Amino acid sequence: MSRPVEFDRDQAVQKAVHLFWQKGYQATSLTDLLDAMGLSRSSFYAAFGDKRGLFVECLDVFASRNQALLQRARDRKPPMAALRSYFERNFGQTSDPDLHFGCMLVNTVIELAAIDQGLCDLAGQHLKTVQDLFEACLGDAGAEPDEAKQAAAFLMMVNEGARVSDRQRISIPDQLARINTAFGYVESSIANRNPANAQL
Amino acid sequence: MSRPVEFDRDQAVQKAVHLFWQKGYQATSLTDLLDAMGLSRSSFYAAFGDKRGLFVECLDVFASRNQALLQRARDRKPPMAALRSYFERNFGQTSDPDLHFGCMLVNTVIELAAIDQGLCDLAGQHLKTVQDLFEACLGDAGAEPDEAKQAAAFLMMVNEGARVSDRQRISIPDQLARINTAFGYVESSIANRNPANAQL
DNA sequence: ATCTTTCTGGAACGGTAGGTCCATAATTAT
DNA sequence: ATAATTATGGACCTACCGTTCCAGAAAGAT
Repeated sequence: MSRPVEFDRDQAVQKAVHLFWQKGYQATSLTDLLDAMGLSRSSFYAAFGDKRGLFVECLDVFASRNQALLQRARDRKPPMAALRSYFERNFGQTSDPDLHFGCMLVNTVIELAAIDQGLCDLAGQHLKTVQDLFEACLGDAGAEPDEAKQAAAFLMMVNEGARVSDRQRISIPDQLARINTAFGYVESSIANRNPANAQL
Repeated sequence: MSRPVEFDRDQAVQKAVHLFWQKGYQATSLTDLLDAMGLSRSSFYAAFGDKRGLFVECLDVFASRNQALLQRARDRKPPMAALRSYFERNFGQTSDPDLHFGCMLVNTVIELAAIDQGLCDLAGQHLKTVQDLFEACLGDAGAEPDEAKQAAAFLMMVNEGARVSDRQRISIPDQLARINTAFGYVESSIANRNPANAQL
């Protein structure tokens, strides 16, 4: 009963994620969004409420895609290999500078810390969820609980740092080398404490 | 011959650094700056050209203060202790959340990567200078040249990651624990390769 | 005291921001 | 075919952005 919506909502959100991811919240104007999503102002406000509401939705979409990436690797590979693949995939995948936008969650924390605490906290929560996944992988790899917690916090710090360099167009070999350094530290630390688990 | 400037330029820049550091480039309006710096629009434009020009000046001021911090520690302490004190001072100094703005250089890279490449590059250059200082300290501590380079890149990644968490109001003990983890990795790696340098 | 120079406050500018509103087009149910 | 309902395009709104401009205040030089 009545005219149906003409655009594909999911696809429109995808476009918005890409824009926000690249340019951040403030620098992405409504006009930019409308152009990219291919809809009019009225449809936009009817469907998403306002710019901030859309951004919240985009953060959630980004975070769940990100978590799924790690979770899938965890289902298919040994735990440390899954962790590594998460890092290597995020940072070594392509040399197209137009795809190195860092992590939308990290970008949001930095951009909005003093501007919109709600959005900053939401991004922070999503990051915490990823850190919990790190911790679970490390537990699977044979780390003691406290060791897993500590190493997960360390790896999240590495992840955040790597995302920053990612935006500076660091070369992929340099980036992978740094990640390799970090993983070498973690793995030898776990191996030293638990010599039984030689292979991870 | 003629009326002299009424405000203290250096002091005004200090205020601007603080604002930009806290809120970032885009979210800091000219009105904010004028209020904080205590001068009128005309004086502002006469003295600094425009908002972007002032920001460049602020980046330079921030960077040189930051470098001086590490350089002074290097002059007064053993090399690894100097490095550690740089991290601990930046992150453990105060629990006032209003002073945990991360690093202005890191914030700038993230905020402006896709918005103003010139400013992003400038911030990146300053970060590279700090990384070179890291490398020098590690060399002083007995690391081989390639090892020093690799560890310096790693520590810069840690620094950048720590700055991100800093903006999320991570607790100071958690922050220091993570930094301690990272330094533990680096130090044991250097010690293992050069058992001669037991003390760093 | 006057002249000259420079700085200063505030009004004004065009542009764009995010958001609202309404007449119209399009679709389904009857 | 018509009525009822909802999506759509685009004009319009207010507020604020960074910047410019100008009249007048303030200070040094003579």
